[in-house]
Amino acid sequence: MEKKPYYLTTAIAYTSGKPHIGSTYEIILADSIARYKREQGYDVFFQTGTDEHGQKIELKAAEAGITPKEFVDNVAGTIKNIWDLMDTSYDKFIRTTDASHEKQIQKIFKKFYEQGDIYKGYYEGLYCTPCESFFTESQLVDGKCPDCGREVQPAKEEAYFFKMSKYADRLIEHINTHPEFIQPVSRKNEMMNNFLLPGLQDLCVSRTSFKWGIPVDFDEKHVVYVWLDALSNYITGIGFDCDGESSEQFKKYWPADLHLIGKDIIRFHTIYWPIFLMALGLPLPKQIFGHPWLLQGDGKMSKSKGNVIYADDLVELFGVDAVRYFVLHEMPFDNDGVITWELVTERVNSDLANVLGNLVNRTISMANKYSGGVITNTGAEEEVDADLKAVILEAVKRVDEKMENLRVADAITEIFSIFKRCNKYIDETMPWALAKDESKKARLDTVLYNLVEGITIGASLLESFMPSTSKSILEQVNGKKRSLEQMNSFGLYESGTRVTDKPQILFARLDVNEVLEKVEAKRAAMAADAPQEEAKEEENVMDIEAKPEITYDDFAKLQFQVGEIIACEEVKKSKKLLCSQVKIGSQVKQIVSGIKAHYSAEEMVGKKVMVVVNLKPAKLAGILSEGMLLCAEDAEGNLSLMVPEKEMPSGAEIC
RNA sequence: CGCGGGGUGGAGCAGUCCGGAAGCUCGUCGGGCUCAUAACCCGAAGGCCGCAGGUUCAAAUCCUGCCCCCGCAACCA
Repeated sequence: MEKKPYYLTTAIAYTSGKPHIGSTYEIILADSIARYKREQGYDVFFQTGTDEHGQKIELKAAEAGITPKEFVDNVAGTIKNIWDLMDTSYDKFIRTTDASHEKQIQKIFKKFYEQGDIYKGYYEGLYCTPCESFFTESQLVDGKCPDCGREVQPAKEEAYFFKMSKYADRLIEHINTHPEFIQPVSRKNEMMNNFLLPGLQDLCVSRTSFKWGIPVDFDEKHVVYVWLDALSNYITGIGFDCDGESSEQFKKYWPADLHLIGKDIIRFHTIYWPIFLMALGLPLPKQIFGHPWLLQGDGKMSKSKGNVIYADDLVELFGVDAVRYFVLHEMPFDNDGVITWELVTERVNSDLANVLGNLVNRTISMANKYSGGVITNTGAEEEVDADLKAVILEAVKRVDEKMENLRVADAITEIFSIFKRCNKYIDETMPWALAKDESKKARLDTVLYNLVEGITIGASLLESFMPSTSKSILEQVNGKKRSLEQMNSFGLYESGTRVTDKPQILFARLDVNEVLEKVEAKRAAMAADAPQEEAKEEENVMDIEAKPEITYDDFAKLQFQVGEIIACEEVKKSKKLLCSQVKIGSQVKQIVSGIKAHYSAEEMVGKKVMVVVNLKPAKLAGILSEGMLLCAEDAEGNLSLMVPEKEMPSGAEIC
């Protein structure tokens, strides 16, 4: 019988830097599903990869002084290494800089253009020349550029647009008739209410403001918009050809069974991607699952907070399978999960070391001590055995149900219910007591047999989630890995098999404080490296984007004066703003500044600072601001007020 | 009135769609056991289910109002 195909993908990772454990969660989740589907007998194709184009990468590469290609080669390598480190079983790692992908994107773009789905138009908006950015009316602050505060001009930039509206009705119809299409369902309403029902805007699908992208082959000024480029990886990766020469592989696997993505990009996958596919005349993927995020204890992970947790650091401390177990088990279905070093330690100790590891260890020890390591089913059953078997066989079914609904965390909990039940069984049967009575030898053997059988089933189920632990347990009990079909009966472990006489500790218990110390030591080591880099940066001076040259007259238009802050308070309902009363000569101006994160209202008072006095007043968070306090800003966004080096009277001109 | 998520025993969460004895994991306390990684098993304490109203025989769950937290957006003149 031919195996049924199952195609699943992760989102491709953006190559802007090393992925943290939150991003790594997705590939682990996908891997557990892929492995389970293989267990179920599907012919699985599991694709992941990297999204490598875009302005951000162009900029980062420039900062690093290397070409964009060199930059993404580096990062893609790092990402692939982490994916491999996590023991993920992807079949293909696609990169959007792969020549075959780029070629197809050009063809797809052209096809859309030729069939009238893409038209050339103008991106109209208000343009800020120094910032090289377009803004809409609503983005402007007091009619000026939200980034730099300068005047903006109405401008047009040539761009290609995709006629989203043409396909909107078909998409709405599809979503309504396929309730399983968007998962979890709560996301479906969000998409419908916010984007589809109000009417879809045509999407700008090309850019001229940067070069690092796939060129539009019939109009070289343009590069293809990143999302059209990135989303298409799901078909180009398995051999889609726009001219009808698609590979056998493509014919076999498309449409995808599951796109696994983060909840932040559901919109692109449930609206734009299906519409692109419609325009290509291809069937839509069967399901899109937007998983929640894994958050650090005190909020979302970010480099600037310095609280980033990386997969490889976790692996170093806990091991691959412990990390896999944690992220898979700790993530709720549609709520964000939390990760901290303490929580990981707790899970490793209580679930992996105590429940699982100790069970395997004590069972094997007893087998060696009481039966020479030989596991024999003597058929000396007693009543308590029935419940053990029932619980185990029931758990197998439950795991299946949970996986069917992508409830991976719950599936793992079900597996562990097997191990917990086995531990309880040991207390119920008390093998050490049986061992003291020669007449109970047969019963003792059966008890040990039942335990080893239970462990074998549990370990086999574990394969999708903790592959090397599964393997290690099976090796220690010398059991054959059970397939899912073989799990509807209890007692397939071959009687008379000998277990290992040297049981290995699967997971050692960890001391939380020691873990935290190691983390701290690691942080310190990193910090020791970091200052060197910073020192270098300081020596070399920070480079910022050069602005156009100005004339002296331009400069002379600016009026700077020393101002004394005589009062300052926090602006309520704003996270960043402080409102200062600044005495400049005999007048007092009210100035609002975004420096709350760096200065408290109290410490502002009394400072003499550098003020731009003749800036047109503007409203910030509803409060009038009549000037600007000047600050220096470093690469991390730290601010330092500019103050006169010697004592100067309030109102002194700075020139 | 920007959008969204959330407030359930000490901690982390499930339960909320489709009202019907408040549940899970960890921690704490007491007990059991000794095969095992001070692990395992049993039991207990601990909760006005954010607040205030309303609907109902019955509300964590439905309705109304409010408070607080967290993301995003906005805002860094």
